[in-house]
Amino acid sequence: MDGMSGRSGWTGRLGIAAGRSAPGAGGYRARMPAASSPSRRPHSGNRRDESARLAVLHAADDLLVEHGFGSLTVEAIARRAGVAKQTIYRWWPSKVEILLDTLIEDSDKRIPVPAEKPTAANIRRYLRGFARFVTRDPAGKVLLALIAEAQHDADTATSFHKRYLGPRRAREREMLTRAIEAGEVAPRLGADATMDALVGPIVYCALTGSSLPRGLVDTLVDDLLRPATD
Amino acid sequence: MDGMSGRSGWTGRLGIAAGRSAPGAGGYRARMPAASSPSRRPHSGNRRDESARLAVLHAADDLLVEHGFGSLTVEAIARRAGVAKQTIYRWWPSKVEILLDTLIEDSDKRIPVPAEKPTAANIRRYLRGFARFVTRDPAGKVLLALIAEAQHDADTATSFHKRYLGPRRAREREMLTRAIEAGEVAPRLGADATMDALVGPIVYCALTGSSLPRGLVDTLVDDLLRPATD
DNA sequence: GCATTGTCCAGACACTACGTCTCGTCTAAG
DNA sequence: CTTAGACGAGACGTAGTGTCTGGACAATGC
Repeated sequence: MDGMSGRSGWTGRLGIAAGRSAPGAGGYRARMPAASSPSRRPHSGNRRDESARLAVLHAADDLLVEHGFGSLTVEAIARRAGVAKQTIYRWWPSKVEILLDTLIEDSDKRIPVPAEKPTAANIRRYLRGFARFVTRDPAGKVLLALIAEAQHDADTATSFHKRYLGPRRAREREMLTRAIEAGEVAPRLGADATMDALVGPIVYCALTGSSLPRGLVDTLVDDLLRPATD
Repeated sequence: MDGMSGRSGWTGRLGIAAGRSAPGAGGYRARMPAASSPSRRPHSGNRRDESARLAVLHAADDLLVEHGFGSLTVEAIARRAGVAKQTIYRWWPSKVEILLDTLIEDSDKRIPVPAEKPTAANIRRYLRGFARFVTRDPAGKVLLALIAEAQHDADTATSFHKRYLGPRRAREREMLTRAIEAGEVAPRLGADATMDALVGPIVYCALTGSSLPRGLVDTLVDDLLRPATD
């Protein structure tokens, strides 16, 4: 569709993306001139094959971005990754867990929750980054897809909360609470409710496919956080 | 293509729910003493069978609430409704359109957008009703499921916007715009962005399964609408 | 060094739902 | 009475599910 498995500037699964295989190719184990890369081993023996793991993660991610969750199947992931279906089922109970693995990794790197200096400016910056992640970043599609799938399947909802939403919200709560204690902000609602009020509109816009209205994030921050200094 | 998939006389889940068939029962054509109800006709002949249409709508709705969208299949709907699969495919292109039919009907009845008296109080009342609908009403599950499915499937997204989100947002925009012109409210954002900011948190909480924080809706209204009179 | 252990690929398997199709039945319209 | 169209029933090929072989392979441990 777009040639190179999408995401141009996308460093993808981060350090790993560089060695990504092309979409059409026969999997991660690209044949090489043999002479140039003798270090390429077909098997990793007794232990889990790291390159296979990465190939699955990347394949799932790419396929989701390219064709959507609806046509994302384990068989397609296996084909794309050049991996046996059994290899996937050995390590992941479902495709949702695969996506969860990539999402956790990606969002920890792209939109970390500020842990120091709980200033109003940092919160604003965090929300802008989050908005960008969820509306423009291909990796944001994974988040939207998982929010969606959590509506359809109870197991997904459980896992999604336990592995992603819960931990992240805990960090957000801590950030906000410390900012309140520091007198940086003074929301009328509690920390959780305030986060819902801030994040909700961003996610809602992303879910409905409408582009984020200009100034939405800033107005949200200004009106709901009522910063003492602003 | 929807030909006739919309229902004109459909009184919705409301009036009909009473006479609903039991879950385990063998479909809409409940056997009756025969003598008591001679008006029950097995076929409606040349024309579309209204009772079959309603049975499908109810079956889809019930199954969604009971087992979730994930295990909602056309075959299950047909079984539950006591209807042939082909009868469903004759009138609806997909299960999504069935749900869309029920959602449009239900939300028009339960949470109509106030068309008169664009007061701040009416807007607040509308949002409270919407929040209740989406968090407590079984019919609200249909809305959440369709928002979710729109992430997975492009056709669903298109149809969902065209048939539900678009028209409703138009009415909401009109409500807000008139309230602004009347000096009832004075949001810092435009009408659409303001609606996103108000509705977003409610939907987000519903999607994440967290109960609506106390006072969220009121605080949203107070802080974002900045009513001239409040 | 050699058997053990566990991963990997390949593909078969029964199962389920899909959406299409054909059949025969039935009823209201003409 | 004829006929058109909806309906129930169910067969059909396709596709993905998750499980379960088999055989090849490499790291580990004795």
